[in-house]
Amino acid sequence: MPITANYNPHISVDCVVFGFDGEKLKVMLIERTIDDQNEHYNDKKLPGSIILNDEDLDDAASRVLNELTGLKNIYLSQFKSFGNPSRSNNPRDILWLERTTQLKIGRIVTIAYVAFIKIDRKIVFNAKDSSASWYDVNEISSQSLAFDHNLIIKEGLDYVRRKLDLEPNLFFELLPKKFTISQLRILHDVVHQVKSDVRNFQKKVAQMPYLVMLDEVEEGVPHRAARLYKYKK
Amino acid sequence: MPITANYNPHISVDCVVFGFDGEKLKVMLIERTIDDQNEHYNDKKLPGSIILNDEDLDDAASRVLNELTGLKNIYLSQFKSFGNPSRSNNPRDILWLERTTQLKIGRIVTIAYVAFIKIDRKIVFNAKDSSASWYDVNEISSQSLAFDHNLIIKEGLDYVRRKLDLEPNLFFELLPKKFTISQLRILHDVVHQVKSDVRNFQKKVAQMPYLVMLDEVEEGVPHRAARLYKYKK
DNA sequence: TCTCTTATTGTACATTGTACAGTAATTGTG
DNA sequence: CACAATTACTGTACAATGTACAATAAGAGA
Repeated sequence: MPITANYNPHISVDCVVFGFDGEKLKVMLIERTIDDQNEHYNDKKLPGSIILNDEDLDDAASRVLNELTGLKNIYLSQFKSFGNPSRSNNPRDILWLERTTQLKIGRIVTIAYVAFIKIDRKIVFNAKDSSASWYDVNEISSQSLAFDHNLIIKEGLDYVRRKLDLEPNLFFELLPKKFTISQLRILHDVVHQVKSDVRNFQKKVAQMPYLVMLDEVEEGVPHRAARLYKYKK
Repeated sequence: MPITANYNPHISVDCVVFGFDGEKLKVMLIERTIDDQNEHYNDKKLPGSIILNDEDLDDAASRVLNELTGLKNIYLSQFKSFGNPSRSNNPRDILWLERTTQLKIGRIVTIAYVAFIKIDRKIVFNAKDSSASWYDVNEISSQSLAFDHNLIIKEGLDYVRRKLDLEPNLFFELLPKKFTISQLRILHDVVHQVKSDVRNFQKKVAQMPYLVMLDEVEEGVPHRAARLYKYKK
């Protein structure tokens, strides 16, 4: 975050970035460390940033993800704003903000986004003082994150469940370019917290016109290989 | 809007307030007038306000509606934030803001809410320099509203259509306490832009456990009176 | 060749959605 | 008071969709 830029210290964006590793749904968190004379801590937070003075909200979210991962064209959807007056009251969070932004910070309202990343896209972490990693969505609730980020993740997860129910096409934002029906089913089941019947699931996807069967099968599995499919709009 | 209060001039809330008059879906707009030496205009805007420094977003939206209508307990749901840097660039809007708030105004990000009001609740308009009225949702697109309020209404309408599809209980926030199945059906049809079959609709609502038939019929109609129902959680 | 693991496929039934029209109740009018 | 006008109210047949359920096929590895 270059200090020369012209930031608006009243408004931020935060991204709940989802990935799927074939088994579990993951969320990307950033390790945050501060060593001060009195304070010394190490915890995690969502990728986010205060916005630039002349920047649209969606652009700010794209910028955050691009600065973090080097990627462009990431699926992003704004889902809710969080503005509880006490959400940025924690002295740790204030200290960290003033350190990293070199601005005097008061109340901040944050606009929260969900993002989907195909977990096989290669990510270039170029933020120097922070490292990002994937965490199981179910493990996160046991950690205490910065600001109100536990709440934001919880509501982001609720949002994607509703969203993916209405727009199943978005599942393909979380799968590799070539995938098996099993992968799609496992992702579906993890998101909707159900256990689908294999045959009924096949029947259902068979009538998705945008799902095209390839002349390839998966490789490197110690059993019968499954057919690969791709998504075509 | 008392000038003594401590406002945050960077963040506002705006409410798209819906009502149903038995035939059409309505949105509440406020008449805005300014007479300046050079400027002289008269247009409309959504109910809204910049937030107080120590106020939660939902509370700010409730406050706006209470100040406007005298009502409490209005159904409210945050649906999207609007932060295009040029949304508050119109000189009219800036002039109007600085007049009404007596603050220097720069960029404002607004958090938008939808609200539902039973149109038979009696509204006490106590804002002195503004008058509010109901307008047909379909007529609004032909008017040029303040800020980006045309866009906000359009997205608010999209949102309520999705929302009411997922949570049909919310229809009852728009109907009087006692209503007929026809009223419910007409509202449903207006919202979802369909024409339901009367018998199939009756069949569907018959299995809503929270819909209770009363021992009363409507009055003052020049034909067979329909049975009244109420909503019970 | 045999075992192990996962892929692939169909049928019967239940539930839900949809198309469709005639009779009942009440008001107002001649 | 008979009649017209208006809206309320109700059921059936068919289509589409969702759900329960298990045996065989393919390939890897020993």
